[in-house]
Amino acid sequence: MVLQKRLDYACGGYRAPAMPHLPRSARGKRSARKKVEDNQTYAFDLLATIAGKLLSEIKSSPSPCNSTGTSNAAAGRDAAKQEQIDEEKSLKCEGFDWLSCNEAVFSPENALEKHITYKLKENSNVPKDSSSGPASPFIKSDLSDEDAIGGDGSRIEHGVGAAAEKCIKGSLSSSSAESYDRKEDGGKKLLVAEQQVAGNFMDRNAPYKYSLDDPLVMDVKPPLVSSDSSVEAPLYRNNISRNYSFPKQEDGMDLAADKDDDENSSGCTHPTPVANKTSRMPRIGDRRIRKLMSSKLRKVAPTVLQDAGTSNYDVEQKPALRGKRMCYTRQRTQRSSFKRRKLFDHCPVSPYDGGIYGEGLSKMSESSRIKLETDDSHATLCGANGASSFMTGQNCCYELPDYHVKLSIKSFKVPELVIEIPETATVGSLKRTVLEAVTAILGGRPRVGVLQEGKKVRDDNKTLRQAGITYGDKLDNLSFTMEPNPEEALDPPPSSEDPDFLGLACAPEPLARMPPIAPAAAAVDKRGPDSTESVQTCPEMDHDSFHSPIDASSPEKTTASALALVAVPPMDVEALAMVPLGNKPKRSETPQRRVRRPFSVAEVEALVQAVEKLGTGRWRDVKLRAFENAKHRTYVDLKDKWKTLVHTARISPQQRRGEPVPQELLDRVLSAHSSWSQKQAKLLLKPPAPLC
DNA sequence: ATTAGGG
DNA sequence: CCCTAAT
Repeated sequence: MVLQKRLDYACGGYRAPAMPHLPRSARGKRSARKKVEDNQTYAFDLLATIAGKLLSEIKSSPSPCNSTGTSNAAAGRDAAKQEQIDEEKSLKCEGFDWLSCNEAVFSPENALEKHITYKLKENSNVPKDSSSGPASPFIKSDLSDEDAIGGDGSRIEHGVGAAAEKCIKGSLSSSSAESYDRKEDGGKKLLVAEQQVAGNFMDRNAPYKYSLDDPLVMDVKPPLVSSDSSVEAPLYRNNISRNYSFPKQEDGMDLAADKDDDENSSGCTHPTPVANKTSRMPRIGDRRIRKLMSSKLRKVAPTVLQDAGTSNYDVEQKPALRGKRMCYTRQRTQRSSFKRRKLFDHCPVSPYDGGIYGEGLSKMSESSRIKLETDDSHATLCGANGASSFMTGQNCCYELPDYHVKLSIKSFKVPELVIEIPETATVGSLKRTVLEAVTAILGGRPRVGVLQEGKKVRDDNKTLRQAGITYGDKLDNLSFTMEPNPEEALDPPPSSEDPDFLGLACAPEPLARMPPIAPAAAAVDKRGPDSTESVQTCPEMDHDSFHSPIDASSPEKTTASALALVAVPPMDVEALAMVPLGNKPKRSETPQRRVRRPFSVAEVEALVQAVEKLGTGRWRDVKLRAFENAKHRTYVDLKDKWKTLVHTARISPQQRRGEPVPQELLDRVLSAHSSWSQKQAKLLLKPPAPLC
């Protein structure tokens, strides 16, 4: 093929003009087969899913598994590998966990942690104004990397504490790492090392953490692209303020090509359109599940965005793209996530009633920084290793007696969420924007952290009693945090980066950024032991204007909301589907979906021009011609886009969605389409003459 | 790697 | 956009 094409070019030095390509032999369609498969597999999938879910819940408690392979952490440069390893371990340990879990009391943290899934999504989509500009709202997050910096500051101290802690853990047993994700930054791990043990030193750490962050943050420069940095500092650093200088483009086509990728320039990221199609899960076939799974797998971590100038993030990075994709997917699946969350939340608690329901409650503390979090978890893991057996023992149910600690969480707060939205934006878009921002923060499955007097309690295996959270005890100082899961931190930044290609359409579109501080703090109000336990999640978290069926927001009904959370009937297939993912995360297996990057008008223009010249059926050439520099537009994409353009041109304007494409372009699309169709038809009838 | 189509 | 079959 290549040769052929080359020849074309060679001829006379000009490109073979519109030589229609003969259609290849008719290709069979195999849709039928798929459907059948779906049907067959459906039941199976469901079962598997359910089973997976059960396992996954348990699995979430990371602890035991890691006992062995601690060492690699340091070595593992690439997060991906690490993750896989971890996962594998987790799987292996599943059985174990399961057992231990049953016996162990479920601490509220665990339950929450496991069940809440969040996704990060970077772009907020808002319905953009068709006309343009700055209308689209965006979320700007400035998260500074508090953590990163903060970590350093606190590091030393923690180092000591960590060591001590490890010892303790080792001997006492217990610590379960909350996160199984191991990352390499040794230093950080240490520092963060958990304080959890209920140890006293923890105290010191906590304060530092928080205090340090702010100041430090400012100073510290986001390392940007390095993988490490991304891990460590999950904060989003999108630079919104990028220069939007676009190279001028000679013709539409060129335009399309240029900017894009290389420059990451761009600010032009277009906001991802909000997926309105929430309802889009009509069928639950295997495919659906697959998608879910994949989405589940995706981690979205807040990542550092590269500066426009600095890195070519966009250019060509497959991985990067994937990350973005992931984000997108999440978006789509998010809504269902909520349901899932609720569902899950519920399960752990009620089923294992032996466990605790709640505990006492109290205040909220600051959220820890993402980075720290990550590190901590890391450290924890390491420390935890070896002690696993113990842990189990400790956790035994009997430890928790009759006293139940009850607590109610009034709300979870999401710190530092900066949202900028045009005055002209609709309330609906505002809601969405907020939702998205929150979602982004919560991106994956957030972990719930328990803090006592500002100190994190890391050991999940400890009983409340052991941790000092006892009936009527000092619950006042107990607080919960919602933090991003470390796992997710590894992933590439959601979206902002992508420089979309032409700036034409996107000019001023703001990027959405997530606040650097991912973790949200939860405020708990204390109640007497008698008070009903209720967990209220903030409206933001729980429901966005769109989907959440349940009204968690109403303040007054604490109980009700709690019920609501639990009450969600386990019918959501997606929820089920997601579980398996957690269990067996075969991330490697299912690549994430690419981030959605709607074609801008400029791109469409370029495409139309190219197709007018080259005709349909020569997508590779079209790509080369008009989108050569747009790494994210493959010929398949172009072909697909053309397909949709043709469709769009045929439907009524009212039915069209997304950024409106000028009618003129659509007309050209139709004309080119019909024209080339005819040519092809003719060619079919009589073989084309030799090109040269 | 490309093209064509269905999903 | 993804996935696949057929090239």
